[in-house]
Amino acid sequence: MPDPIALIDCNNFYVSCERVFDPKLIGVPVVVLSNNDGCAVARSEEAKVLGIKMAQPLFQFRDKVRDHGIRVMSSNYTLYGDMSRRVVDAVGQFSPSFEVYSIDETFVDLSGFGDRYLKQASDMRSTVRELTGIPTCVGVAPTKTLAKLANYAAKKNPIFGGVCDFTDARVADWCMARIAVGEVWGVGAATEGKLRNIGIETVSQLRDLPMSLARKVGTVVLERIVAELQGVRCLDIEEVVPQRKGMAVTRSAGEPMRTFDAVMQAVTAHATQAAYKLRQHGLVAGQVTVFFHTSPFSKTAPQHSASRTIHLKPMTNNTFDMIHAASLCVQKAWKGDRRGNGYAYAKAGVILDDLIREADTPQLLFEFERPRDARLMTALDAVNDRFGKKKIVVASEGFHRPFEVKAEMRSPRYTTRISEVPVIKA
DNA sequence: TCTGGGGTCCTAGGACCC
DNA sequence: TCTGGGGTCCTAGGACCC
Repeated sequence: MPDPIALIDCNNFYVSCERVFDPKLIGVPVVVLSNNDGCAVARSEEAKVLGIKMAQPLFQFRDKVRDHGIRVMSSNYTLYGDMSRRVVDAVGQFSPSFEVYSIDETFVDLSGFGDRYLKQASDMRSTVRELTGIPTCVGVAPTKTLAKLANYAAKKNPIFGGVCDFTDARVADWCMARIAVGEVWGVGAATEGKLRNIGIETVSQLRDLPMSLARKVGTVVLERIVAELQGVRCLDIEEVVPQRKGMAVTRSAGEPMRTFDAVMQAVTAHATQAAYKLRQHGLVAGQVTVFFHTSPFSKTAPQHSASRTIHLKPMTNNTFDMIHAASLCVQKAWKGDRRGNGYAYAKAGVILDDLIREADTPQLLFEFERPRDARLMTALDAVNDRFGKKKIVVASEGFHRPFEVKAEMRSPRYTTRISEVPVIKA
């Protein structure tokens, strides 16, 4: 038997976080919205039963909210991030080797536990529940791709009691014959369509697909998926968090941006936020891309999408440098009359690439030190951290901010803001 | 008339993930 | 009227070099 891998995945994570601090949310339908209160990004089981889909826009299920008393909440990433850390701390007690794959999923290496690995997996699940209040499911299998699938089975089928073991071939075969191919990790809508065209409907069929055919339908990625489904390990548990390669700040605007100035204002705000994020991570960027586009959902409005990339020399995390570079991008990318070119832009963003640690910033031959800028950035961050974001902004960002994030139904930051910690009266 | 070939690097775009 | 945001990886094709 190959060394078992577990995937522990939190159930309806954001909803579960909210329920830990507000028990009135238990047993009723709950939906957590994306940034800007646009779409559903987490749903309780009760909300799923009512037919609310992942990423479904709020305006499409307003009637259900009214008719069924669905509790709708803005997302509270500060809370979820902190709860995630607590879950990982609990998981870490069960194996020295694990990989935090996303905010609500962790792969755990269960080799070295002999035949006690299943006990280990179910103890891990109950301990997370006990220490954090978060319910989870666990999938155990010889490869990551199979562990994801076992986890899916554990979530969908109550007979597994929250832990599904694919190291038992009978269980694995039974499930794989019944799970649709599109549920496999790495098989999205495009690949699913191609697979269905050649008659592949279930996971078992994909597992038994000849490698040459897998390569023809997809790429090396699909070959790797097929191998992993056969129990051949291609993906390792990566304990070290790799240096991130890019970073982005992008937003849909609250109201359409029709003029050059409106787009510039949003991009300035995003560039400011992006530079701040870089400094928080101790990084500098070598490249910045600015994009803005109209709403792809509008059937009638004329569509336009623009983007420009420029290199940052020297590499930087300075707010003023970033705004300057981003402005140049907007100027180059803007088409037509600046007072309005007939397009209603719905979204804009700033994407940073070529990230390296600030300490490793290469020195340019003729670069001169700018210590005052560095001190100014430190002071700017200190003021905004202490008194709240956007207390000091660069003037071009403006005061009327249609691109501002909406979060009208956000819960308190129970665990990270002293002023929002729950008070117990006894 | 016949008009190289092989290598690297970079970028844009697609696909996928949570 | 209102439709998320932030990531990664792979491939194809162009530019460039010798």
